[in-house]
Amino acid sequence: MYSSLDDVARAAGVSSATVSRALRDLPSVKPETKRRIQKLAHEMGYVISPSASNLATGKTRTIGLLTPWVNRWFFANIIEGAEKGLRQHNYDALLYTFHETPFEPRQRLDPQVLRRRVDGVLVLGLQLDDEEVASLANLDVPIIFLGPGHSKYTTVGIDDFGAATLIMNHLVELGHTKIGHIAGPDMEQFTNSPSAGRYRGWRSAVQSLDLPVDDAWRRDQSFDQASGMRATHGLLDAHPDLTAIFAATDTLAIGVMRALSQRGLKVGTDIAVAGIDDEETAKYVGLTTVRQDPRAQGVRSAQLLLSAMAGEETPLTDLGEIELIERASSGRISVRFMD
Amino acid sequence: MYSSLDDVARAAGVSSATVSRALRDLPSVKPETKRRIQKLAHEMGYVISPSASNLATGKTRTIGLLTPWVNRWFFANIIEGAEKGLRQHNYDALLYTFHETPFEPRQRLDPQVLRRRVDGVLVLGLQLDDEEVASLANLDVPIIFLGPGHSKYTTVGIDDFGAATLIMNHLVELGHTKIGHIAGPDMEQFTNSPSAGRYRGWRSAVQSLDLPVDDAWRRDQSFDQASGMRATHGLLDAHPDLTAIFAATDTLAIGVMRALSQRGLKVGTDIAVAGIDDEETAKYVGLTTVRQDPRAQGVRSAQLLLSAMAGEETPLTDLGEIELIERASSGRISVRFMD
DNA sequence: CTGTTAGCGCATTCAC
DNA sequence: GTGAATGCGCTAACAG
Repeated sequence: MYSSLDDVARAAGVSSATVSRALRDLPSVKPETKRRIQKLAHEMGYVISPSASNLATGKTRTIGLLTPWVNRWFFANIIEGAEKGLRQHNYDALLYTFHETPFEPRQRLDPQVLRRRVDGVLVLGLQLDDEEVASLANLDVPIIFLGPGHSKYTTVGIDDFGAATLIMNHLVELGHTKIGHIAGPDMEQFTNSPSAGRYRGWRSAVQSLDLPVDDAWRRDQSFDQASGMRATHGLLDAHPDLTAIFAATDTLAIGVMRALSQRGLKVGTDIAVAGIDDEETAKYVGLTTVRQDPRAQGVRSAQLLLSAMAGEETPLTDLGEIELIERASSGRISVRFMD
Repeated sequence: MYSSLDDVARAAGVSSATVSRALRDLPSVKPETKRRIQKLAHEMGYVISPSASNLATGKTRTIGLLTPWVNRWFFANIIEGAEKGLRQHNYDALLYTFHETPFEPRQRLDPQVLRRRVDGVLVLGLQLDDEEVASLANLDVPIIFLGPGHSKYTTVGIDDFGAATLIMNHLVELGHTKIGHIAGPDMEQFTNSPSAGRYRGWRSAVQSLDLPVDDAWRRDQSFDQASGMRATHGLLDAHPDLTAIFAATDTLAIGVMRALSQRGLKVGTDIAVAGIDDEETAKYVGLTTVRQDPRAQGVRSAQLLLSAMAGEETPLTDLGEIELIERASSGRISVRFMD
């Protein structure tokens, strides 16, 4: 069906071993012969059989992308970035999704399906427990985490504590002292989660204000708008005197804004709101936030994985850039729609 | 490193051929032996080598997912659906992205990279020209299209003309007669594109109103908010008397709403706006739209591909459900935020 | 610099 | 029902 190395070898009047060497551009082939073979192979439309190559070398040139969702801003972008970063180096990306809902736990990771199939694994925004990490490690291929990390493996992400601090400093500077927090999920089980880092940033800022640390000003939620709305109503029912709400993500923050609107409160005037992410919608609704670039993080995690597979040392953490974006929701700016 | 068929065979006291048969559950193995081997293989942690299996059978149990982006609502959801649909049948999904921008054309499809790597191809939301389709067909594996289709291949999608008609009927029912249209890209080259179908729906409705067909009431754009904004300003500068704007997608429609807001026009009161998609944000901004379910379309396209790979006939088109969702932007409902 | 040989791990004849 | 032999297409080790 397809032409094989042998076909090319026959046509070139050399052995298949030489063709193999020539096509891999090994230095041990006479330059002229090499060029001749490469040209011929191209003309014949020869394409290597990845399976045969893998069988012979043990290398698949494929990496596994493990992720809970693809239909969310953060995840879609890191996946896109990672795929791009891998493709550039001629690696294939195998996609594995593990749907999480607040109601039913996601399916557990079964690393068996990755066996002999990938040269490395990128764990994108997935919270794995120790047991899962251990079984992943059994695959004996490099692993890079993105987002919720692991203390023993290279983790790409942002300084979540720092991001929260940026927001809190901004709100405090505007005169706010009673600042509620809508936290993300997984804070109890995973102290390394972004949610936990952002929560600590909020808590630390509250403490430094010499205010009593009031965890009653906090609600834990999953990452969706509806959760943000629910949490806001609960929070304001209990503490109507809050003047600002810092949500762990923009999506939650937008839920907050909707809830405030339902209660007849004017965002940015009656009460300040801020999030983290700077996703597209943030600009539209005028949300103050901390910008991060998940696409760049995806590319970066791919690069680190390739390094690790090349046997190089990789740093334990790699933090992407963040930047405070001030918009109308925190009350400094009064126009609703900006560009 | 891993245990092989031979290892299991040795431990079971049978030949590797028998193990191979037993693990594939072929009927030609004595039931008792079969169970014994399956149990043993499981205990030994045996995992098949996909490459070796592929080399022997020619089947990769992998399909290629070709898509322009993953970081957009429609694409993220079809990818998620397709991956899920494939995983359920133990197929792997290989992700290939082809970034498109209005400025630089995307890289052309080079099907060579898919050679010997996939048993089938899902073309998700990608506009391929005839040459690309021809080279894809050379791979000699089944192909299913999702979104912009191809007249010779099974295409999953929605009735774009019908969706536009739903919107137009709704607007006309509300009394509108001067309805502008913000169309999507690729209408010229590809008459099979969703953009083209929606445009025809708009045009046909305009005609049936016995209005002069006025293509001056139309602007062609790429699928992003900024385009929608730009187009709106252009449209209203030229035709300030329009009372409604129908945008080809929600994202464009949201751009329209932003532009109207900039011009001091009140959406739903001064001017009606409608889109197509019903993405998450549509609810938040109160956008009237036609709901479609890209996730279900992704699952469906995976099912059809699996059928095709099994040698079954597949219908030329498979249309997903659509439904008109009336919200404040078309002026019927006056509250801004609903649930 | 190049060819020969052997083997990666499986599925498939063809015997028995 | 089961086993032995062969080949899928490539790379690696060893000669030369």
